[in-house]
Amino acid sequence: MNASVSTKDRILGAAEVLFAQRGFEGVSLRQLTSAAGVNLAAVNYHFGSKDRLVEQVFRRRLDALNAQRLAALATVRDKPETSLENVLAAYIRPALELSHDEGGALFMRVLARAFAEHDDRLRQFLSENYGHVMRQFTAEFARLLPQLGKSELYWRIDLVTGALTHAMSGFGMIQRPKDVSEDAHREQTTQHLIRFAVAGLSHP
Amino acid sequence: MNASVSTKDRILGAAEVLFAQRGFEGVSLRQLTSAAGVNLAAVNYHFGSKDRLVEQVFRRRLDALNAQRLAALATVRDKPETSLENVLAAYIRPALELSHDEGGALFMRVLARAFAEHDDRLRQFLSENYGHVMRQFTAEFARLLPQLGKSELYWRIDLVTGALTHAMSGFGMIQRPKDVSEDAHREQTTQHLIRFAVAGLSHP
DNA sequence: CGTATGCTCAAACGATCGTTTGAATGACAA
DNA sequence: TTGTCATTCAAACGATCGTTTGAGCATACG
Repeated sequence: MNASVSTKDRILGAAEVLFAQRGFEGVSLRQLTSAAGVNLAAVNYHFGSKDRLVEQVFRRRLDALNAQRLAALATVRDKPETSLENVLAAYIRPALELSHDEGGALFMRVLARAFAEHDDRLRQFLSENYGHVMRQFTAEFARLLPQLGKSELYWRIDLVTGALTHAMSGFGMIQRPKDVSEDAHREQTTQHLIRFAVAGLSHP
Repeated sequence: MNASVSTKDRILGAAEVLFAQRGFEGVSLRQLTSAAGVNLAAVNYHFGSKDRLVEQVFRRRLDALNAQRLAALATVRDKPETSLENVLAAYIRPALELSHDEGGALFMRVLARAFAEHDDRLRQFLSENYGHVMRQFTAEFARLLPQLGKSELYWRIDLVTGALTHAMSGFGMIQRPKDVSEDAHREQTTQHLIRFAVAGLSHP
């Protein structure tokens, strides 16, 4: 183990930044290890291969994100009456809090890229490890929107997901005005996304 | 010139398919020329470089797509009263008709990937060549939604764009039932996207 | 016929890729 | 001190990348 920051964490941090900027295949291990200030062989020593490193980059963030989402959903569900707004907040708020972390915003871009790249191995990894989260939220949406047919509901969830992924990937994130605190801005953004999602899911 | 299909078009066709499946950097010129049934050197002979080939893949589809969008917008604008639905139809319908073409659906995936890859050269290319289209539509949206502030409008347009890009990239396109004709299904899909976009843009 | 011209082809170029190797290093236990 | 073990390092591995080359081939024109 190292004193300041371990080699492993330095690699993970640099990987997140560079992958977000240039994609997985766009970053060589030489560029990556050079940016992290570690030896070239360190990636294969600590992670086994570049692919396993990519997997770890996802795991580090998604484990925490989805645990928070499920916890928030459980809290909402325990209440006597559950509103669509609250369920959507349970889904959206943890993601925005993550993107507020240092490096977290970059990770959302990594995630958006991963969605756009129809890589089957990655899709399977996401489905195997985090598919149950989406299923729980979908079930709750179905309960709250009984007037929608199954295919109609899936359509709308898919479109909302696309909008949120797009927005949170930093592609269109609106700049925070100087006279608004960061917390207040994040709360505004959250409300914005939730209202959009409510409109998209429940429009007549 | 060749009798059946020119080498140039064979390369463009194969490039569209492979780029959609595996991205620009994920496809080597050897795989590409092999799939197209042409010699390895043909790409550099006919296009100059791989980057110029990528540019031509975009140009071939986007020139037609945006011309149709602008024509449809002009038609809508000439009418005595312009509705939000009609403007959105002018934007969405040409894209869905393109994705109905052979290879067109794949191209939408190429486009979605290109958006996710925050490649500055590509972004500049798109902005320089097709930015005026988005500006015309935005101006029309602003006229039809005067109650929205500028930043509010941009927010919503951005979210709608994300949803449409996501949907039309084939990520979530719902399968056509066997008892529905392809034309009817496309019309249903169009109506679906338009209604979602109307709700997302004009919700209170 | 001779010879341009447009195109295709196999082969090779140098560069860079992910990965592996084996020695050097340093911390800690016996 | 000596030996052990985890880690780091420079160097090299074979493979593959985009690109270039120069010969070969066909068609068209004087």
